[in-house]
Amino acid sequence: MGINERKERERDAVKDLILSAAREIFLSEGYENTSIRKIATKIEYSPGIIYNHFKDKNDLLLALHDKAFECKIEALFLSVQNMPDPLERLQATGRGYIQYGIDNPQDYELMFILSCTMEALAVKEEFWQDGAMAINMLKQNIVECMDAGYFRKDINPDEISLILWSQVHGLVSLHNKERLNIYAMEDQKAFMFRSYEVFLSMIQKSLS
Amino acid sequence: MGINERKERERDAVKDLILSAAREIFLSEGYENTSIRKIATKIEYSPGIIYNHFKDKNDLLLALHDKAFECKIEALFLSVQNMPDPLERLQATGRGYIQYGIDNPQDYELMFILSCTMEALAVKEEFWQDGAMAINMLKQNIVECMDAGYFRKDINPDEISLILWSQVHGLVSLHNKERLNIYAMEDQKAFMFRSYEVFLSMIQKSLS
DNA sequence: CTTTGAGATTGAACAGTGTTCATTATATTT
DNA sequence: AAATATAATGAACACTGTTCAATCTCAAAG
Repeated sequence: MGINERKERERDAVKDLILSAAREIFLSEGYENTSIRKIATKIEYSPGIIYNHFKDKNDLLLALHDKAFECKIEALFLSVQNMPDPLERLQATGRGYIQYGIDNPQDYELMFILSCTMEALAVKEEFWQDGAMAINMLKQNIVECMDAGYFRKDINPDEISLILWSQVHGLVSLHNKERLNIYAMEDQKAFMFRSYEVFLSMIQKSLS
Repeated sequence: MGINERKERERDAVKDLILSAAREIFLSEGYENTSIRKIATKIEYSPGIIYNHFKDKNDLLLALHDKAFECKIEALFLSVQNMPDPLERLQATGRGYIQYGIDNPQDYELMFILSCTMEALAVKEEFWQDGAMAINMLKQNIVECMDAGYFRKDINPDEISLILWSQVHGLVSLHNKERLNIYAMEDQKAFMFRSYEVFLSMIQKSLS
């Protein structure tokens, strides 16, 4: 029964075509300007075809989210995984996170700011799979810092991970949404990174 | 020449009518569902009238932003202004900020997450006036903490203020965008506030 | 080899969107 | 009473997401 498999392959090919076209438009023209018709035109199909593969536009963006998460956040963790010192690794992860966030604002929006009303539990699970993995790696890193003597043993990795994540996410989203304009700084990026370094030293001091 | 003043008053009345109708729809139905026609219908005018008062929809949302900022963030600072202890005040400000952010997600989105492409410099200035005031109060509070002996004297209030702001903003926006779901917590709000308290104790310890 | 039927694909249609602008109504000044 | 200025209209334009009857394609059954 190779025919059904071929058909399924063809189906998936169209789905991938939709996704990559959507991603291209999303990255170059932003969320507001990513329309069903534009995607359809780009892949030379009729608009209706998209609804054979995705429930609605939100579902399509959600799929895009999954891909972005998988590709980028995982890559971030892998890029620092070979650092032997857990504290250095933790600090570098944050730096890389911020750098990625400000270098790829559209991607970042897709991953963290975009509202995705997630009713179906099934979708919910899948949606958070990669995110949960990332958080686990972060918590693992914190535990390693505890084991290595950098951090006290009575801290809660859950809480510390949220503090770390909130900090870098806060910095990136304030920066990307131009909210750092209220600081009359000549170089906002430098100011942001400087603040992050101060934050890191505070973390180190207060948790040791 | 009282006539021109009356006319201007009437003009402003219509503008206020538009703004309050827009705000009502925005708060109850969200950004996506706030349309020019809905606003016009609500105030019993034709859609075109809105463009006699605002350049476009973004401009209208921007005006809404100003109002929200003025009303709420200022109120937050005033509500804690009578606390004599600067450290307590600083901590309470953050708590109030988080509480307001999660109680009024639509308002919060308006203030901090909404993209407002701000080309005109004039708009830019006005836009950030209230925000700058809020940041100044925060920095002032930090300086008071330094003077009172809570914080070391060699810290930079700018950097510390950004760290504080990023932290609470990060917590609120991750919570409001349902990104805390990846923590399998029964009570996300409680987890968030707990983390904030840990953050506060870290601040206190590392800056003293 | 033709008929059947299931799935993929279409594109017109629906109800909505932001925005513009010639036209009309209203009220003030000459 | 006529001229003028401004407020307000609402039709029109070019879009949007979404649906769905109709069409097309092509493997399977008779």
